[in-house]
Amino acid sequence: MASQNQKPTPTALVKGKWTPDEDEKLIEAVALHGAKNWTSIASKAGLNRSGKSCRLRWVNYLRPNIKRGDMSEQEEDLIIRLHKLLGNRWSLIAGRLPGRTDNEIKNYWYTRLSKKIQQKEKQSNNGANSTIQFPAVDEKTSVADDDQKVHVEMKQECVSSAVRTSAALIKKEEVIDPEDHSSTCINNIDADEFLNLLNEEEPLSWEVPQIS
DNA sequence: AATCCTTGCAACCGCCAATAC
DNA sequence: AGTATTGGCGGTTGCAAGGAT
Repeated sequence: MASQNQKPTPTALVKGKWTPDEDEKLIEAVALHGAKNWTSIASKAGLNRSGKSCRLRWVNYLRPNIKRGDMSEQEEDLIIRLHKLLGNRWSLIAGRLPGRTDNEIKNYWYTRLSKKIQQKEKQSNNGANSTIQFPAVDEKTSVADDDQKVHVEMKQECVSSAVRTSAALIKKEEVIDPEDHSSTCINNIDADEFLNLLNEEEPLSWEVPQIS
């Protein structure tokens, strides 16, 4: 804990929970110098923390417009769909959920959604043995007929309106938010390939949140 | 009331890519 | 061109709080 490290040597950086005092210093420093060059911010703020630690604290907790608290059904639905399509690319998923951080979504996934989905799968497996097992996103799909069928089903399942919106935005490069640190991840997506998945239509059941 | 167990979340670690020198 | 530093990401851990026994 930070409070237990009374006199850290210059090389021994403070770790653990942030104190309100540290938060205040960091907020001031970012207001003064901007949210970049974290190593220098750490020293300018008089924080004996690593730049990495400062950045993490800012991005996940102190940054303005962070939405905290329960996820809405829409957010949950979007996370599930995007995860199905993108896998564990949390920062990219977070980029589609304004105000949510990759860390929060990752935690939410492992602590709640993965369990929920497992339960659902169990239930549907008990009900009928026709349940389709979706391969992981980066898994190589077999050319066998059965696998082809599965792939088609996977595409149908994956292609939600929200995903279409994301793909279109990525394609148009409108999705990049200057405050959104995850936006660099967009480069990792093959937008054409992404859009190629979008053959099947699925009606909108809710309004896609706008990226400001 | 005390102890154990589970859950949720904040923060760290290690790796890799981008950038600076 | 090569090396060092920084930033960003996903995976993992540690701990506090609440619930169960």
